[in-house]
Amino acid sequence: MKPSLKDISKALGLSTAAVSKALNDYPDIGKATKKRVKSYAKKMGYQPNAQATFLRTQKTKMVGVIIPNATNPFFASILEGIMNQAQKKNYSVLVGHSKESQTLEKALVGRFLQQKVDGIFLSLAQDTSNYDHLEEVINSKTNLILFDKVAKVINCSKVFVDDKNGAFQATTHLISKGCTKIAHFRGELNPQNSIDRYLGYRKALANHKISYDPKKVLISRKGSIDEGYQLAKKLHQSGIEIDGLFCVTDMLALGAIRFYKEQKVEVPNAINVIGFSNTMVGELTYPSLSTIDQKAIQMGKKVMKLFLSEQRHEKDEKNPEYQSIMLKTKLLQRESTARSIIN
Amino acid sequence: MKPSLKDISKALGLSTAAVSKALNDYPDIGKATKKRVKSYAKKMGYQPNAQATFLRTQKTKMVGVIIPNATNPFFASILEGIMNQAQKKNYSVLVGHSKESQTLEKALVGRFLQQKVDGIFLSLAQDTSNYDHLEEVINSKTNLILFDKVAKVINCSKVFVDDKNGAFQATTHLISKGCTKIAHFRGELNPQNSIDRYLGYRKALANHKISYDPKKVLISRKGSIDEGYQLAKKLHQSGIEIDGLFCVTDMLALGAIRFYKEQKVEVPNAINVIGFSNTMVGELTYPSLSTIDQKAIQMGKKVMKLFLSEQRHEKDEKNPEYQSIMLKTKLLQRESTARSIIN
DNA sequence: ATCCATTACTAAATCGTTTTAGTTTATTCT
DNA sequence: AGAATAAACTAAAACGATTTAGTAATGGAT
Repeated sequence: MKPSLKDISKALGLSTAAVSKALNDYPDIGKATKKRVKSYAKKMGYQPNAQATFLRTQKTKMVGVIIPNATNPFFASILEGIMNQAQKKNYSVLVGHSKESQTLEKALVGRFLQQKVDGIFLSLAQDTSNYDHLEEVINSKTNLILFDKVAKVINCSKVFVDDKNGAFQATTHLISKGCTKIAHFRGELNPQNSIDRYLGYRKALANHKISYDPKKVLISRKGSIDEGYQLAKKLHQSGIEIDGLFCVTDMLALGAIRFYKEQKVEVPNAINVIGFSNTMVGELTYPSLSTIDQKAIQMGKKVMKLFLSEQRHEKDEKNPEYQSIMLKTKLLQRESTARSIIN
Repeated sequence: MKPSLKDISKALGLSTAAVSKALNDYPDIGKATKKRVKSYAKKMGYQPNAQATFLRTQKTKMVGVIIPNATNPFFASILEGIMNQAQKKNYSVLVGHSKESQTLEKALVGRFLQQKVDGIFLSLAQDTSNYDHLEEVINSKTNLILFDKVAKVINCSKVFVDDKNGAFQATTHLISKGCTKIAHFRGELNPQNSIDRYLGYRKALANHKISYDPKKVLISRKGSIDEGYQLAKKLHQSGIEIDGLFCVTDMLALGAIRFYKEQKVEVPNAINVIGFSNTMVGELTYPSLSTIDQKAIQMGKKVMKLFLSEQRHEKDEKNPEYQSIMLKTKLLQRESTARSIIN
């Protein structure tokens, strides 16, 4: 079995205090003793018991991440970004998925608080309409950072993407390809993201004096491929003509493209289609999918770095300042918007 | 701030022992007292401090999962399976990614042991050739379960897929479509999986009296889309004719298909292509990709269930029996092998 | 020789639980 | 009545670290 502090102290004829101090480089331990302790500890493979350490220091060196869905490549990438940084700084990462359910999200927050994580990073579930659990995190002095799906009313740090501008880029791109009859598959009202993307869409239309037609805007609830297919079908059958389509997620766009492929409606020749997220999948399809890159890995990295910097400044400031980091999106043109309609 | 046991005991005029016992339903506490304690604890939102609890019980109710790559949809799905079960049973899940590096894998194992997780679930990195860290896990009496990329020499429970039979299914499927010149993009020697898949490929050929041609077998190191593209190119340029291709991963298959699309070699009409894994991406491509389903979510579920059952039996048995669970694969036919070559 | 620093430690409390071994009080049995 | 038993608690140790306060030994200044 691995030795404890007590084992080492007994073996070396020292007090546990001396051993602990030696390992942590306290100034009141002699150089020779330090060397002796450290080398012995190393030889025996001593590792401080993290739980015991916590009880005194109140730092677990753990963070909890709650994402709506682990299999969504966008969140998987964020997770990767977070873990990259965490592993470098010797933090452990607890992960939970809310499955877009408020109940599960709250349960996870509760568990993480009980585990006494140093920080909670959370992307809200679709379902979440009540924020008591977030307030609880803040009250417990645990560092809370919201990412991607954030609630503006909560007083904590946030990292998210400039959804409105991203949607503006996407729509403007379609317009630059000659599209004038541009449909939009939008998300529900709840997460701020889909509202902002919708606003970006409208702003782009307005900027180019294209009149807004509510009949061309359909609402998606799940953002799945299947739903994209169904919405495209519905739009098609309603007889409304379009030459461009901006979808609030890549999955919707891929579903729509599948429908058009079946109907022999050529993408991009007849309809230019663009998604949002850059989910790594759009690159592989045919036609490959133009999209707005949300830079997921970078987002995860930012979240963790923000956390680390707040940990550092914690002691200095009594009244912490919360940061909101808005990441720039980037247009990725691929085949689904490759050809201009004009020529 | 949340109350501790001591706070409650003071408020109710009891000892901390009595409060602890009341909450844990010890028989030597009166019914009335239990009720009083429980309702007060609930009212105050008492949550036992997990770290303190650990110190006595030696159970953290945490498991550590180490995967080679978080963004790989296959591992993301396994993670989902694990988390589904874990959240139900009130376990927390620590996640780390080794990025296919032995060094990182070892570091993660070390951290998880230090955090005193109750179990470690690990899928080996490509890179890993030395198993000292696994022995260390076993020595520390931490429950170790290897999944997917397992090392047969290690004496612990394992969950993996019947790779050989899966490859056999895939190759036989190609043969049933009339293919006789079947290439194989295989993996490296290290992880057992690619060897087994290679053996399944050979077995299927042998079963149908198709002679094995080493020139038709290329080795991949990363299993990426890009590499699939390059390998297909190499094979094509070498002038070796084929009418079927079985790739050790979906990504390789997608890369190959991309190359053939560029060359106007029709898939499946000229070449039938099949992958391995069912990574959720193959469904979206054009042509959609036939593959062998590894049932990733189910695999994660099995891992967690296996762990839970071993936890239960822990006390009973002195010499634990290790289980090896081999999951059946399933052939998923999609468009990339849709048409028979014969007609 | 005495006093004061300085150095290098040790003792003991503490974090928040759980659990073993009592202890007190009431109840039952003979 | 007195002993034995049961019920309902409490006291205190323990888990494994960290940290505050204190102490012994040494050296230098006066």
